[in-house]
Amino acid sequence: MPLSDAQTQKMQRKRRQILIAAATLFAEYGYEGTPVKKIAEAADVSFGSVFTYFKNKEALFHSAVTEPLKEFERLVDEIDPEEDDVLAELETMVAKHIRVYASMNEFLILVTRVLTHYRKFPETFKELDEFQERLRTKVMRLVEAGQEKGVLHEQDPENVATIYTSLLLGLRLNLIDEPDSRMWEQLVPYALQVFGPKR
Amino acid sequence: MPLSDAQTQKMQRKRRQILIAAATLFAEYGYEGTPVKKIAEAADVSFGSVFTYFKNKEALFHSAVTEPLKEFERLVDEIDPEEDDVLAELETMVAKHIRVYASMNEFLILVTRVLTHYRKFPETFKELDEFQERLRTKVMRLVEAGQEKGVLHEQDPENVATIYTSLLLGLRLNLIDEPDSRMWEQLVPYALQVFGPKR
Amino acid sequence: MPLSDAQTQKMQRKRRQILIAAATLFAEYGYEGTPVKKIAEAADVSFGSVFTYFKNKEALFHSAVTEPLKEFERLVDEIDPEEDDVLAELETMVAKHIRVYASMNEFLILVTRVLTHYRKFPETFKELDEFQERLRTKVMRLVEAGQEKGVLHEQDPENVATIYTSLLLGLRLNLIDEPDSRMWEQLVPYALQVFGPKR
Amino acid sequence: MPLSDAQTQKMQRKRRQILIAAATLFAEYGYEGTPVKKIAEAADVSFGSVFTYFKNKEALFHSAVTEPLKEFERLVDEIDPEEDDVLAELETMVAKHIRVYASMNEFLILVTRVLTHYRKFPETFKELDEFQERLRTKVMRLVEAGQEKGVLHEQDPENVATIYTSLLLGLRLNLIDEPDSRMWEQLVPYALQVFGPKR
DNA sequence: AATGAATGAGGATTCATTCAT
DNA sequence: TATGAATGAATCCTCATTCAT
Repeated sequence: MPLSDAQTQKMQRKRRQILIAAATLFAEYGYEGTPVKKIAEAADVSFGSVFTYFKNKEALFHSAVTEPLKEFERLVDEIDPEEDDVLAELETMVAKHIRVYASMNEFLILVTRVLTHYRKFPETFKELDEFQERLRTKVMRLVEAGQEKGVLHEQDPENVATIYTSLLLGLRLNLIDEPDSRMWEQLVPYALQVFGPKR
Repeated sequence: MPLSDAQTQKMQRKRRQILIAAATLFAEYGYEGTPVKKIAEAADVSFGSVFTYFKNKEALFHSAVTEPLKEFERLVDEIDPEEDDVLAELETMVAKHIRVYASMNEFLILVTRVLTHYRKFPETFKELDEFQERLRTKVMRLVEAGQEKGVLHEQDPENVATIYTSLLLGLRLNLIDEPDSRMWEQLVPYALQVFGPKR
Repeated sequence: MPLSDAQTQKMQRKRRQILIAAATLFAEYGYEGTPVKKIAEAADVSFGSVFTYFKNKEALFHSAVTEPLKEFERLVDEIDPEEDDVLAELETMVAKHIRVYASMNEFLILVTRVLTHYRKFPETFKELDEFQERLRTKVMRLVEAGQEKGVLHEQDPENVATIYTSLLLGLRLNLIDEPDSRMWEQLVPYALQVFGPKR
Repeated sequence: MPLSDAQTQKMQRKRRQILIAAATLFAEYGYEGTPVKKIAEAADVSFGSVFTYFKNKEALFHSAVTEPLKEFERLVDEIDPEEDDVLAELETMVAKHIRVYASMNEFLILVTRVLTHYRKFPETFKELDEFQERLRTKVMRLVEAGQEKGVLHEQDPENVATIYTSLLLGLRLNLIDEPDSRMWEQLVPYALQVFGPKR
């Protein structure tokens, strides 16, 4: 007997609730600092349910980190290295990234945890690393295009990409208790600078 | 009957052993992932001794993070905003910072943990924040000097400092499994760029 | 999905088992001298279960002392100060109290612990104190009635009540290793004497 | 090399300090609730010293309970069953006992602990029991004398003694937080009553 | 699928006692 | 004798996971 649509939807919703609660609590109290019981309460779901939706706590953490990642895939896709006006494309990209990173506080705390303890979360780390690689590659392409077009100073595009993605992550950590806000917006031109735009 | 010198020294050594073991394990397995028992073993010290040297696990963590900080104080002190050749001073500074950050992998993992969970480690966070503020201030001064001397493009020195320190931290996280090495050295000119040197 | 009746009953039984085991062991070995592990074993319950039924060891102690108290409430209720034959009522009461105190050895050891360390068990002490106050009040009423009817010598009823309840507790302590028995029965007339019956 | 007098005296004083501190803390926090470290601090003595004066914690407790007992020996000795005016002698005794018990709060808490857990402190219990037996015997003698002289009603002297000593202990427990005071004084005539004085 | 009780391994901390100085 | 560091057993409590209902 297949599940009715209503059933399936209800379950999907429950699963999402758990995931959201987990992400929030993991970010706030850390992985080990968050008992499954608390997640269940925050998600308004029975304790046992958490385990019917996720094999165990680790799997829940994995999903809490990797599923939101899909949403950010467009940050990669939307970069267009073919674009004629590379500088404009760069600026659009940086502005968008800054905005998104500013709003991703919670998520990036989880990411940081995975990065600093990649041996504890190898699967999760792998997915994050792949995402980051895709982003880096796209950024590199754009830098190459800019240099070919003569609007960017010559630099190793790979290093530029490394510097750029590091900067985004570092900002998020340094401004950890900064209200998501204007503070961030004004940093756009500074971040742009790492690409070596000719003035 | 005060303790003999030999006694005192032995104790200092023991304390240091515990601190080193703790830092290493905390970085590797995380705060909650590191049982005190393991720290004692790694430090070659009895379990109980950990508690004769540190009030509790949290105090041990605090010391493991803040005591090494003192060593890095010179990174701040050695910056000389009065230096005539600002560009040279900047380059020296960045090269040094890059080198040190590359070698501080373990320590910066702990720092990251404190930053992402500052509410759990408020005292520790405070000390880190103060250090960072001292560093930022010194950097700002140097940027101001450079701009006055006309060797740096005009930018808000505060933002430049934020960008710079964020970049250092972000690099450390992004290159987390990067062997401390040449990789880092070549990033110096890229990092320098955020200061807006006139070419 | 509420628990089935059978379930609920099983749980009630388990809880009671824990409580009984706890009371026995606390009396025998003292509060600190009784590990939770031992209680679990004596109650034939898993270690963890003790904590699903009681928040912590202290709460378990509190329940072990205060819940039996409810059973003794009738010792208070059954005193009838309106009774015409006050002397007979008094004798009945004393005989009953002596019998009950003789059989409450274990429980009164716990009570004694609370009394002697009321600062450590403030909540528990409060409940015991209230019970004792109810008992004292009822006894006072009875004494007043006896004095009005001229069958008891005039004395401050409050003091009489204090003396009487103290005597009961003191007997329990002094005869601590006395097999519950006839020994006690013969003390009834002696205890009666504190009420000042006219001969 | 025998110790100098000054030395011996100093040691005696230290020993006494420890004993006093121990008694106070044991009474306040219980045997298990009092770490040796705290006793040392309260006695203003080094931690190690406690163990040079007492074999272990249990021996310290034993001494803390039994040594003061010697002071109370005169309570027994001063009872004179040969005294002509038995009633006066009784009243003197009761008044003295009441006064002393009122002031022995701390000590009697320890006694109570031993009584309720005599299996844990068998040696200590034995000494207390013997003291109590001496007291009871003296009281019995006095009661017998009173009955022979016709000033006390006929009752089993042994039971009277039991009732009397129980009453004293019970009062101490019931009035545990009663400021040592007048409250107690007024109880004398009530306590006297258990001896069955002819009016 | 949903629930929450049952379980016991794991971990932080305390503390009596020992012992080197 | 005096001191206080060293030790590790003992204990409370938490919590992920299992499982019966």
